[in-house]
Amino acid sequence: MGEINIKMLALELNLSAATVSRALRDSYEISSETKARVIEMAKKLNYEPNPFASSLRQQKSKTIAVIVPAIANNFFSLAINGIEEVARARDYHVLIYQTHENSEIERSFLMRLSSGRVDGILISLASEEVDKRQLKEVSEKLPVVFFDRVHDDIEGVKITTDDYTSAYNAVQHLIENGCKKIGYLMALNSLSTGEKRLQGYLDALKNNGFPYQPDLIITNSGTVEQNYSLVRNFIAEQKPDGILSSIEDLAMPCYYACKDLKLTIPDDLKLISFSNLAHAELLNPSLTTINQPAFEIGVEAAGILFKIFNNRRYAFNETITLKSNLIKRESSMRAE
Amino acid sequence: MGEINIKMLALELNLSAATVSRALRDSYEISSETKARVIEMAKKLNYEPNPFASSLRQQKSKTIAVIVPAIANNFFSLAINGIEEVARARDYHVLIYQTHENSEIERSFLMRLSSGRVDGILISLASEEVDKRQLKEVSEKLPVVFFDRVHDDIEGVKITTDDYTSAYNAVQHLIENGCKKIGYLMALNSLSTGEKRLQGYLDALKNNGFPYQPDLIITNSGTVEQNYSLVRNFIAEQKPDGILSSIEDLAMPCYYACKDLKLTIPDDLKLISFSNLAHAELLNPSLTTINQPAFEIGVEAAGILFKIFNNRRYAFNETITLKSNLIKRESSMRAE
DNA sequence: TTTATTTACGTAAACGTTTACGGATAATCG
DNA sequence: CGATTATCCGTAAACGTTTACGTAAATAAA
Repeated sequence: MGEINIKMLALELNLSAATVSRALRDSYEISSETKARVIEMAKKLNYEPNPFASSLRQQKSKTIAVIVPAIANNFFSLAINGIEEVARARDYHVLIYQTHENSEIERSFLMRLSSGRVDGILISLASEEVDKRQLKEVSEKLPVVFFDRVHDDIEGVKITTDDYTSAYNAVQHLIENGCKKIGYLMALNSLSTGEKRLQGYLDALKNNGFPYQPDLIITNSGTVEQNYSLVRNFIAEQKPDGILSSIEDLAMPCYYACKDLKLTIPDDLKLISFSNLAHAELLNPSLTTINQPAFEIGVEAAGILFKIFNNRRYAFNETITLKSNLIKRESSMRAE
Repeated sequence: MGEINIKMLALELNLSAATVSRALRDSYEISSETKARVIEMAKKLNYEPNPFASSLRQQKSKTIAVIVPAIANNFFSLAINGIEEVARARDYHVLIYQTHENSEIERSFLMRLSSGRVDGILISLASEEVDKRQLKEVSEKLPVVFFDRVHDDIEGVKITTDDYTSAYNAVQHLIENGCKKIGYLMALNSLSTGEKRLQGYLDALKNNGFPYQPDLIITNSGTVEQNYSLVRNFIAEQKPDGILSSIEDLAMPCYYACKDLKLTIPDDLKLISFSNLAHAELLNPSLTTINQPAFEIGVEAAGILFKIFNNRRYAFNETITLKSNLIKRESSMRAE
């Protein structure tokens, strides 16, 4: 197609391509009259600069990548929302990749991105064992910011929430509401994020004089169906009177399982979950959640990335921790 | 940085850049021994081709854009999920943009994308009046596929659901369950999608001998708070005994409003909503939904786009309609 | 054996920008 | 008035690929 480019503009204006380019980039070397002429003509001819030529020459893309385990997830979609807003404000483009918790897919994305297609990467790690070498290699080439799903062993800037404290407080809350046998639905166990949540659970129990019972901890396993039977069996066999779930996808099955087992929440079983469900309030019963500031995490992560772009400092280790919110609702309430 | 490129590979292998390029693209002009040598060296040196140089030369980007009103939305995040999976299978990249239902933002995205940054666009229109001229201009330059939020006046390939029938059947269901005064919570009214849902509602009423009562139809208005008071006032004043909501964001307020007004769903008010809530089952009461095949819509839309890429036919008008599912739950059930 | 064809590669141009370098003119200064 | 400086613009190279065109050698056809 007869796409209009700088040379045509130059021809039309009796100027050199260099001058046109400089005028469009508002260079000080160009007189204001010429700038006006160029801009007018560019608008008239509907000129749109070729981003590839520009990226090739300048070695930057005005694009960032976001790698997440899944998009269709309340937490991640909110985080992406935040990221996109920040990016848009700076006229950056946002590429999206989902790993489906698979580190092999994750690795391949990272490899593909190391070509310079993006100026930086925002990543929330897959729960499978991560390829640290690959990650290190990429982060030497371009700035990488981790959010939520992080790994302490990997150097870099990280945006997280106070996972340990949140889990601790949630368990404390369950205990205060009378729970004697508190189960933990574990996930993300290969990540620091998961470790901290677990540790918060363990420490809260310990500090309240509860014994350590490994049987009260189960780990998620893939599919929705597997998770359901896992949770159902756990509740049926262990008969916990309180549960802290480290992810939403393990808490929802509790509702279904309790229905099936004719148990009522919170009377028979009190439930708290890390969750960004928009309408936890409307569940039956309403769900007590540890609500992560997902949108803000996205905003913060993207903000940091842009700061790095400006400062060119990207070989450092820093963790920014935002606070989650324990929102107490019916599912964890003591019977009156 | 000393990024490795084709010239370096060529130097290292005592070949020309052309040969290396051709070898990497598996050209028939290159002997298999040479190909092997090149591939080995490329792997050894961790060569990653520069996507901008390639895009510049080939005039294509291996990237598609997805424009949606919002990402943090059950329907759209599922659709994007489907799109991303299809794109990944073909080694394509996915750019994400959200319009926040603002047609000015939408317009500016379309403009930015007409530079050739992407090979095609998947778009779900903002509910504000769309800029048809801009859209037409873009779709003359590159293939555009519309999904869900479409406009019949705009030519192009469209993936939608059976909005009319779905709305019609939902109202029919409400009537069968005893509703006498059925309200409609309208949205997307500037789009065909919205018109069809409305028409389904209207026709179902008419065919059942119900009078046309404009007071029973209200239109959404921006913020969550505004929507809440709108819905609350509507229920308080009109006292409908049934409601069909054209979007999830207008149905949730019904729950809160009924709580506040001491009305019970479904006894005082039966409710059905277009919705892709993952756990409508767990609401109190569980919500009867018109569930759109969001993931499949994404897959279908992306699939069509790739077909267009291959056939180069992209000046036609075609609509593909997938079926939604009316999932009957407590919120619309007749009292026993 | 001569000619035609195939095979395997190299040369150089092209994609559309940006920018280092240079230069002409006009304004300023000593 | 000559020298310096500021202003404004052009020339050409560069970014890293891909590909049209050309060609030498090897093979096949005549």
